Amino acid sequence: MISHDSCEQDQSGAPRRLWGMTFWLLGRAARNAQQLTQEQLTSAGMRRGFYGVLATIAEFGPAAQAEIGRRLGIDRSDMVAILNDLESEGFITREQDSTDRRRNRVALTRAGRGALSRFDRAIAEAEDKLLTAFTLDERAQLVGLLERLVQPPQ
Amino acid sequence: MISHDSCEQDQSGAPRRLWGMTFWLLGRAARNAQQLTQEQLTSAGMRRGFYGVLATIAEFGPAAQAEIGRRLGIDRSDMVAILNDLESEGFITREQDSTDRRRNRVALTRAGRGALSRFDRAIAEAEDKLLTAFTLDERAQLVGLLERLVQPPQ
DNA sequence: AGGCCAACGTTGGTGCGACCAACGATAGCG
DNA sequence: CGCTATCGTTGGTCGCACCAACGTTGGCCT
Repeated sequence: MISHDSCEQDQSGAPRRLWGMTFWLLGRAARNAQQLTQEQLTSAGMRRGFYGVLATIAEFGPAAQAEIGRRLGIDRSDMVAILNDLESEGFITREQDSTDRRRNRVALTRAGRGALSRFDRAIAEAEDKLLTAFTLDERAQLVGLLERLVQPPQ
Repeated sequence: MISHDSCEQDQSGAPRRLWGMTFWLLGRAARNAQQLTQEQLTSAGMRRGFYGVLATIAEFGPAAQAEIGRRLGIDRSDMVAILNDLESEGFITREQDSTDRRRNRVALTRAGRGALSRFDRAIAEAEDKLLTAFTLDERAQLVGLLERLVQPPQ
């Protein structure tokens, strides 16, 4: 149970004007979703942008910090902090790129791959909890609509 | 045009693993939507939680600060700051509730009503921009799904 | 009546995420 | 060679959500 005080996140009594407004609903949904998943994820040892970074390296191979950031829409300066954490957990390694000494070559470790699949399971679990009330069709609908919203057909 | 540097919000190159994950898509969608609307709204003189508060008072009439916060899922302490701003803009008035001296009776001013309808127009414009690629049916679908996500069982 | 608990508004502080400015180092190109 | 751009890094700002504590006030119970 959350509901210490303060917010209570009832929000069923919000003005009708707000229900039906996409930007409002998106904000609320994102807040609730993150709140719901965070509990699951932090208990799995996952922080900040861990998952996105690990998934990016896993899919595209070792890359420079700036490139990872560009793929994820994360600022270079914020990437530094994330990678510091990931490195101190032993999930990634940073070494100077031999072909361009400005770049760091960020690579996954074995522990990093293990963490990624642990996070995969934790996220799947959290999403299931978030979407209990939805049929598979509806989940696909939601994902499809959100994908188009995030990535407008160029 | 934003794209000063840093983020660039391309994110078309994000790993496939992330596309299809609700919590990730929700976060991105909310970020993009807010970013898109904020530009419109700040130019209309709207800040922070202005719209939600004004809309709440407009629909339910004058109310205590804590009640507005409860309806919107906003902490009491944050409400204070929002109402300070709204008051200094002349959009609301605070007076002590005569029946319960703990409460403040927060009421809309004429200027507040005017601001609310200005914000209404600005938001409608922003949402149209956000949802250009969507048919009316799809917009309704999206809103319906998000509503159920925000407002789970009963 | 008195005593206890809950709610109110307010202050102050925390943490997180996004963003921006600047630096030294390095690469590419004219 | 200079000029410009990119890289990683540091440090700082802003907004939002959250929490703890306080003094005030109301409601309730015995």
